[in-house]
Amino acid sequence: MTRGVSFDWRDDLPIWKQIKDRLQGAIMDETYKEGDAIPSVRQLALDLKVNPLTISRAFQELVDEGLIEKRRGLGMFVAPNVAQSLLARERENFIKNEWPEILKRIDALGLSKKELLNTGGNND
Amino acid sequence: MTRGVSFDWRDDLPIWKQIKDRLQGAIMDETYKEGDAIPSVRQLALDLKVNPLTISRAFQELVDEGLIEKRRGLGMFVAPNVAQSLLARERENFIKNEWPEILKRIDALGLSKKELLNTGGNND
Amino acid sequence: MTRGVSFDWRDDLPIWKQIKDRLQGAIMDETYKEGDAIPSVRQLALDLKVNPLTISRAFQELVDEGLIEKRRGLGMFVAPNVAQSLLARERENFIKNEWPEILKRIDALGLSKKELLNTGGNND
Amino acid sequence: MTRGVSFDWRDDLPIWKQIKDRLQGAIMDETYKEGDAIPSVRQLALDLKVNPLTISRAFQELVDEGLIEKRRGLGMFVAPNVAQSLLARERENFIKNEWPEILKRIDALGLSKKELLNTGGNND
DNA sequence: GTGGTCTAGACCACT
DNA sequence: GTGGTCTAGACCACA
Repeated sequence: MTRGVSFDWRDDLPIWKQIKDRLQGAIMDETYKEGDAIPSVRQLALDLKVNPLTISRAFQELVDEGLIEKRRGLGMFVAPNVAQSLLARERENFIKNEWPEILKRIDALGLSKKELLNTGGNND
Repeated sequence: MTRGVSFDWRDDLPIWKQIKDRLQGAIMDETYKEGDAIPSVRQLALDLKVNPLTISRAFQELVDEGLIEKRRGLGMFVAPNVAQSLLARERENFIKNEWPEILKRIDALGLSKKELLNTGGNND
Repeated sequence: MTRGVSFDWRDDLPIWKQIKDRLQGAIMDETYKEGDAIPSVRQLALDLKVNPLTISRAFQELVDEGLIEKRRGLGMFVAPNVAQSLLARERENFIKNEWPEILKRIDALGLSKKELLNTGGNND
Repeated sequence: MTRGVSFDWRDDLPIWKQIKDRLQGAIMDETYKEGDAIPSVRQLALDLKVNPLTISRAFQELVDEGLIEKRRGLGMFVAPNVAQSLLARERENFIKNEWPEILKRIDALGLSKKELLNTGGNND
């Protein structure tokens, strides 16, 4: 590996979406806390070796969803009271929408969800 | 009914892929058994209110994967010995690729595997 | 006037916003009716002498607001049941948000709203 | 209070413009009378939690329009004979430019002027 | 320094 | 044909 940053874009998802997801994750796990500044468009563009417009698009989505705020001339900041509500929202979405689909798939494959859940991690 | 549009295509997946998945599912659960004829391109196109080319694309993929066979002048037929091997292949793929991703997501959301186990159906 | 189309962009609003507003207006007054196709990105770009991306941006916003729908490979279409609800939404917004501001301004200027309203049109 | 941010800046207008409008209003309604001193750049910057340069920009505009005067070493003062002429100018501008737009909008929304008359305050 | 807008041109997948 | 994505580069207002 010669270059230390920015490889690994999946090609089934637009890059801007992947960046958005990554930032959203960083907000959820509080890598960026409420009120923190998000790296600038240009900085991220350099780091990720991506066109600034692509970063901009990701930011725009996050603003539309209320996760970050623009302070004019200063940059983007994590909005207040986001981490918790975001986590809650994602959890609900997972349980209501994604999990049933996964269960369907497990059933169709004739697999046992018990066994599957006992594999891998050991949280609870 | 004024609108002669489709029903419920997801817009994050190409329609041909969704059709392919649907057909593949029908073969796996033996709605179409080995040797059975698959509805014609034209018929499916009418039923699903989709461009025939789109159906063709789905068929082509299934042929390439050896799930169905073209018999000239007769149409498409489910290939022999497919259901089982297909199931095995899908299972392996699921366990190796999809399941780890799902586990990651569950952990990131801080969800309890136990609770998830008690949700949805009551298979094992 | 040598060129027959596309002049008059206001410079206090992004072009994409002006295009969005224009299209929204055309949907509200049913120039484009439910289910109608919207001119293509490229066509509009030519007509308005604007970059296709700029049109795209306007379309994206309209999709996000549910005013138009994308049919893959076919183009953009006016969503069902939009004209009425859109008008209602706009009316409510005007009365609740814009009108009070206008009244405030009229008061501050010491003008009479009665007289103002009797000027100009004669609907009711 | 952890957040040392601003209050309620609209984000469709530059902050300096909003400050200018606010000061202009205060002069028009004689909160600041002719010859009165305007709070200093630094003071306003502190009060409004805004960069001093932003205040300066607002002041500059007001000076350019002759509403306030700089007295070297003393600060900014409301210019003489301003309140009335300012009001007159604003009125004219409103009737000639803004009001026709508002009427257009009311018509487009199909709203009844009579109803609007009966909304809000009860001046004439 | 910040983000926003626009352009011209390329490439892609879908129908 | 359709829209979507990405790039490189320019210009702008704001703070």
